[in-house]
Amino acid sequence: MANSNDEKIWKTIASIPSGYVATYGQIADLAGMGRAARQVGRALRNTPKGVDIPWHRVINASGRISLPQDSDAYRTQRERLLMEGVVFKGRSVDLNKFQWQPALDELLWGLDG
DNA sequence: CTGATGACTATAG
DNA sequence: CCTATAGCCATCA
Repeated sequence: MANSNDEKIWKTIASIPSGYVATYGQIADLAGMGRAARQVGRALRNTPKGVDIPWHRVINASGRISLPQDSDAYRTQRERLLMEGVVFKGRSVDLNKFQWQPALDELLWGLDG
């Protein structure tokens, strides 16, 4: 059984487009939880097997994966992002280029390409 | 209610 | 680049 806040977080994460990433704080804000960035990470640990979300598109404000670098989860997250076209500069992603900007989606709706 | 915890964040050195 | 510190807030004992 999941909390209401967890479901909000999952839904927000599910709306991250492929090829982009979002920070924990960003997800918390979009989910209506203000600065509860830590709860985003907690919600991901809380994610049951039945819930299928692109958890790998969530990274920290430094543009780095917030997992132990020697863990399988870290390698899985990095590989999936690479497959989606996200470029790693060392251990970090250029948020300036790859951070998801919801407002940008609206601008693209009416555009040609 | 209090205190501890943590897939976080910002700032300082 | 790194570590250290303080602030943050939902959740749990």
